[in-house]
Formats: sequence, structure tokens, C-alpha cells
Amino acid sequence: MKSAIPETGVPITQPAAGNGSDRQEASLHGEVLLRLRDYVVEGNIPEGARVPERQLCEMLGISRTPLREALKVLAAEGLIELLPNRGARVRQLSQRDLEELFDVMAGLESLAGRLACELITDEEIAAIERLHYEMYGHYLHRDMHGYFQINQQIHESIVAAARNETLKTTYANFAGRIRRVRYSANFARKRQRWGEAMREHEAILDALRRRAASELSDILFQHLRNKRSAAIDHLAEGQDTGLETTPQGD
Amino acid sequence: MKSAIPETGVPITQPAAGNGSDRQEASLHGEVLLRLRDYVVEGNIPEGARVPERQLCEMLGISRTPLREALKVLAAEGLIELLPNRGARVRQLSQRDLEELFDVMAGLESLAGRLACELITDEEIAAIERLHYEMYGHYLHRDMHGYFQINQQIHESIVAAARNETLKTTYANFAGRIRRVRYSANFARKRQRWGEAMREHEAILDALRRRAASELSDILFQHLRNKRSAAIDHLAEGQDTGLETTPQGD
DNA sequence: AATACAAATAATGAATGCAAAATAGCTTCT
DNA sequence: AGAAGCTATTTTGCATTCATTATTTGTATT
Repeated sequence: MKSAIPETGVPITQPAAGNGSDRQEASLHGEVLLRLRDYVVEGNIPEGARVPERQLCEMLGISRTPLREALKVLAAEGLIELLPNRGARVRQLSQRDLEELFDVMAGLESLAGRLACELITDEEIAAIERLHYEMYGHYLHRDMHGYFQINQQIHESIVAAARNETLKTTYANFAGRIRRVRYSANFARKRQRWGEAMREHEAILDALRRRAASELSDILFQHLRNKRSAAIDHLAEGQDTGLETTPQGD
Repeated sequence: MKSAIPETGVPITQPAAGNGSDRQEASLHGEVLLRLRDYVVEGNIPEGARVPERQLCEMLGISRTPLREALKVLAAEGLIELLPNRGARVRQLSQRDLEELFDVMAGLESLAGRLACELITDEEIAAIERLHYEMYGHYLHRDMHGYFQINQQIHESIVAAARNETLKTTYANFAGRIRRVRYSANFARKRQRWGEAMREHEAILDALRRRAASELSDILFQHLRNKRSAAIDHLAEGQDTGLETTPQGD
């Protein structure tokens, strides 16, 4: 058998030349790290599958040294795991792993809400309100995809309003780990749960307007907890196929 | 000038032989990573100072390849930073960085408390109570060091009671980043603040006994927030000397 | 004497090379 | 035919080497 990795190979020719998002890294290993991380997060390699060094080197047009450095970092981030003398594999998340990840995400968002209450401006709240109503529109039209997009933006806005770069980075890290599952989980959302989620979002907005830190913290945690349940349930159902059926549109 | 790094060099002769704590890593790079992390966390290299590859290679008795892999990981963890073509430096934390780190730690402990309320056993609570009274004894005897030790144990017990390995790992990561400062901050604790901290701990224990998740979450966050203030104030005072005077007993 | 310039030296970043381990393939034996 | 054992190939882990960039040292000039 060849390998399950699609050949999206675009060699790194111009290190850190204006390639879309302005991620800083000028060094080769930095470039490799960013590209590999995306590559894995986007689900280009099946869960549990080997991450073949040689093939990736060819794909990226580099030697093994910077690639291996990047792999070590990805392993530290929890995206892959390194088996001694047996190479790297895409980390397979057990149900328990997912529960833990969702809970930590819930804790981080809960913290973000708490901190946001301290310094958030009326303008920022207004912007979130606009997003909220936009999302409500998608809800009414039963447009799951649009809803999901705005939903993400709202949560990211709250994290941004916390004015804590460390928190933001950590949040992004965990978000990457569960991205595929999360997407899948949102599609699994039952109609009833969807309505609940909308109500929770209204409560979030309300608490935010009143800068009620503790209260917002509680609501956000519960909100994420409920998402967790939906996601876990969904996965438990489709356990056999695992994540391979996860939509990867974007 | 030679270098500011003390020669604690003990070459890695027996990879993962029973060297105290049972840290798994069998590979060389893993060994190096663990040792280097401790080396940096324990403050053997002054803040902002270069991390000389060659010297560390000699000290550890390895080549540059595994060392550089470890450096990449430490950079990802936030302990050091890599300047392009200019090597690694021990990350110097600005006051803002510290504020952010303390807040994230506060959020994580707050989360830990919330989760702990769900499944903590009476035995675990009893164990924390014992620690609490032991700590109270240190408080009465004005034994700052003993107090600090037990204090750490209590917070770690709460994190452990959350039954979330991901959280535990993340918590440990952040704890490592601010370890030196934290130690210093505890010594800076004024008598009045010390009394407050004891009362807060009593409230923590009370909420834990009642499994009052939201309440415990709030108390823990506030508790850590107050620690943050003490630490930041302390650092602001001794800004000139920086952290070099930090006691490093253990 | 101080500054600017230039060569020498050392450090970094990445590629290559080599030994050990794992996997695959083949043969042999029951 | 199937299992067990042995060899060949591949892959991994680390050391070494090479090119490039920074830093230091020395020299000349104002």
C-alpha cells in the first residue's frame, strides 16, 4: 500500500514570502511547522495513521532535520504522538480525551468571559450583538454552516475581548486539536439542542452587557459543556467509522 | 566572558534509567528535553541570557541535533525564544506577560475547582483538609517555606481531583513558566495578605465540602487574582535586580 | 583617541551520512 | 497450507558536515 496522504505537495520555495496570512516565521523549520500543523489539523492524514518522514520531506522539498524538529513540536502540542523508533502518528483521540479537551476549552472560554467583563468596550459588545443577530438569521433559515461560522466568530470575539494573548494562543491550540470533531459535532446538533444554544447565547450577551463576570463565566462553561455532550454523543453513535466521514469543506 | 551557565554537567549515560521521577521518555531527545526543561525552570540560566548550544551539548554529552529539537519544543512551550540566526534565549517575561500568565493559571485552577466538585470523594476532601490544617500550623509559626510547600500541594490536589489529565498537563506547563516568580512572590507576601490568603483557603475548603462548583470557581479565581497582585507588586518593587535574587533553594 | 571599516572567528541553520531498529519478504519446516 | 525463522529493505535516531549569518578582533583613517 502506498500511503493515505494526498499529494498536496507544494515545495517551500520562498521562505516567508507573502503567502496569504502574515505568519512571521522566517526560518525553514518555522515554515515547515506552520504548514505541517495546518496539514494535520485540516485532516489530511487519517487519525492513527503514520506520518511518513520521507514522503513529507519530498512534499515540502526539505531535508529531514527541519521536518523532525517540527514533528517534535507538534507532538508537544498534542497533535501527533511519537512512538520510539516507530515514527510519528496522528494522535487518535479517545472519547475520554475529547471530554477532557472540551472541558478545558470550556474553562478557557469561561475565563475569557470573566476577563472580558473587566475591559470590554460598548463597541465590542455592539459588534458581538451584530454577530448574534446575524447568527439568529442563520438559525431561522436553518443554515447550519452559516450559523457555525458566526458562532465561532462570537466565541473568538469574547476571547479577544479578554485582552490576554497567552489565553488566546492557548485557546487556539486546543481549538486546533478538536477542530475536526467540533465541526462534526455541530452538524450533529439536534434541532432541540440548537434552540437551547440560541437561548444560551442570548444569556451570554445579556451577562456581557451587564459585565456580570461570575455569571458569564458560569453560562459560558455550561454552554460549552452542553456542546461537549452533543459532540460526545454524536461520536459514540458513529464510533465505527470514526472521524473519517468528517466533512472537511472548511 | 565565558558564560553565565554553571557547570552542572552530568552527561546522559543511561537513557531513562531510574533517575528519580519516573519520566517515561526513552529516546535521547526526550531525555534532553526533560533535563533542559528542568535546567531552565530551575533558573540555572539568567533571564534573557543566551542558551549556548555548544556548551549544552558538551554538558549533556550529545550532538546538536537532539539538543536543537529540544530547544524547539521549549520555545513552543514558551520557556525560551528563538531569534532567527541568533540562537535561543531564556524568555524574559514582561510585567504584562506575568499578568497574563497568572490570569490563565487562575482560570485553570478555577476550572479545576469546578470540575473537582463533580467527582471528588470525601476521602480526597479529608486529605485536603489535613493539608489545610498542616498549612495553618505553618502559618501560626510564621514558617513561610513550609506554608508555601503545603499551599502548592493543596492547589495540586484540587487540580488532581478534577480528573482531567489534559488540564493537569496544561497547568503544569504554566506553573513551570512562572515558577521562579511565584516562589519569589510568596516570599513577598505581606503579613496582612497572608491572613487573607488563609481565609480564602478556608472558603475554598468550605465550597469544596458543599460541592458548590460555581462558587468554588469564583473563589479560586479571586484567590489567584490576589496572588497575582502580590507578585506583580513585588516585582515592580525589585524591578532593577530582576529575578536574579530569587531564592532557588528548591 | 575614537570611529569606521574589514578580515577572522565562531555560531547558527539545514543537509547528508551512518548505525541501530523495525518492517517486509522470503524460505523452510511441520 | 500455515506457521516459524531468517535475510533484505526500509525507516528511524543521532552524529557529522557544509554553507550562511552573526560576532569579534584587528587595522586604518580622521
